[in-house]
Amino acid sequence: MLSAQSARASPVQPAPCRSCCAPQFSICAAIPHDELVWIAAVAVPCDVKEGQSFMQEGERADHFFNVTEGTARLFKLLSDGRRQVVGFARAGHFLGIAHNDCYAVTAEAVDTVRLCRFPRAGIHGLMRRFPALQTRLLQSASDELVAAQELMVLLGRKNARERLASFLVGWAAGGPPGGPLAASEVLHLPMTRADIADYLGMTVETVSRTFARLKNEGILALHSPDELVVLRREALAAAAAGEA
Amino acid sequence: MLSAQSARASPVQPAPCRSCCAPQFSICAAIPHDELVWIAAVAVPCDVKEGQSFMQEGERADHFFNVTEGTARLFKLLSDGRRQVVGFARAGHFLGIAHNDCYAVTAEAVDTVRLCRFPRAGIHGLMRRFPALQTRLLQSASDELVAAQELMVLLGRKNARERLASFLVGWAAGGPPGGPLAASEVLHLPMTRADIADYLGMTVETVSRTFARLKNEGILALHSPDELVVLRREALAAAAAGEA
DNA sequence: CGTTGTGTTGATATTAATCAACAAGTGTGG
DNA sequence: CCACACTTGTTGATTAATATCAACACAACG
Repeated sequence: MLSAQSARASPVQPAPCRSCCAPQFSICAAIPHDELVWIAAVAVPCDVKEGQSFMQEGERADHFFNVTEGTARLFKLLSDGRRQVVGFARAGHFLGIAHNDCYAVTAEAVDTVRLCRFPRAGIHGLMRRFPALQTRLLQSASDELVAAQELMVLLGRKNARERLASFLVGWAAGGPPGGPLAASEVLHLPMTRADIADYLGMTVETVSRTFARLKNEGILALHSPDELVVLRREALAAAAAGEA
Repeated sequence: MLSAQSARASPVQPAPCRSCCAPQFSICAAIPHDELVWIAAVAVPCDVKEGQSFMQEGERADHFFNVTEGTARLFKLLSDGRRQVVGFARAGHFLGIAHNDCYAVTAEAVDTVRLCRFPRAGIHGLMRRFPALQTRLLQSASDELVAAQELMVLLGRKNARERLASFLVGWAAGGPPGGPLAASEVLHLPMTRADIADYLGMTVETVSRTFARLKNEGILALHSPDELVVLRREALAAAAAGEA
């Protein structure tokens, strides 16, 4: 759909990384059309299979990534194996924020992930030539920071029900990237209960019980572990905000 | 000391916001010397008294801020009053990240805070002219994001003792901005127990008890609520990492 | 000299973690 | 095609960590 859209907009583009250009975050959108050739030369589209990681916490940060399809989990580990999922990356998500030239988190494919990889090295020169690109990156980093702050509120101050409700609301909102909430209330959750638990700072058991509770309250219907229907959207939003 | 340093480097500078230029984050460092006049024209140094807020969550984001002295708490509130402190800003800290042109968090002075305020409006033109400035901002946003991710691990996966130890280690490290850990292990905590509790996702009682515990373990000595000595730095670091 | 705000400590309650059993789905090899 | 193991998710019983409720100490301040 996205590639169809850009194809429609300009059918004779130099076909650089058509597969890489997700609508909002993509670096391509910030670069003049004929300069995309540079990207074409260095961008490498990749497919990452379920469970495979393509970015490791602490590893030398040589590349940026732009997710174009699928879902990745981003997490950090403690030495004893405790895990905190700091976010899920879907189509359009830009990855590669680094600290001291090393990735700050590990990224692993939840399902089959398609992404576009390009070297950090060239990006600085490109940023100098196209400040719009840097603006885009700054925007992306700011958005992520805001999301991180919301997650902190969730982790520090919300109870199990509020956490799960918040997660579902956020996941639903992030569905069609940037677009309004889908008319249909059907949600597909590609990640496991363990992923959700590690994202929300809970255990799998509590996640499972909390799903059951929201179901008993008539707010959700669970078709299968990874397919659910939001029956009462307002009630879910209220639960997320802690108003119930 | 810092202003003395820059004064030494160029004693005849146009005296723009000498008070505003903290070493690492400051936007000034990214701008050619004689262009600082622009900053001089629009930068407003402010003093914010204890308890006063200078940035409100949800308010229109018209300014950036650069803390030069003192400590500010950054927090978000839930509708029922629950509070999550997402960070403390000290000298050098850059503030003003926005979401949809509104501030994402509230900033309040913990003690007397001195800061430099400048309009967002002009900054975009300035960024176009000086990409180094934008690089600086991007760097700042990235650093904050990494810090946010560490806090998520703390909030989602650490116990009370690990949380408090992590906080103290981080606070000590942030002491002399960018510099190595202070030789002295004396820490000054300008914020209240409630601030610490809301930062670590705990209650004041648990914070107090956990301080007492670290004291009983011979890791800390508490002179007064806001003055303590780290007696066994390695033990504190071990506690922070969850290795005990 | 009382009043108020902040911090500490004690007793009890509550949420969510842990431990445990089991159900359902998936893939493998006989 | 059917045991079989293995993974994932669910539910139940119990425990443990932290929140809550309550009392009090102490300093700052009018």
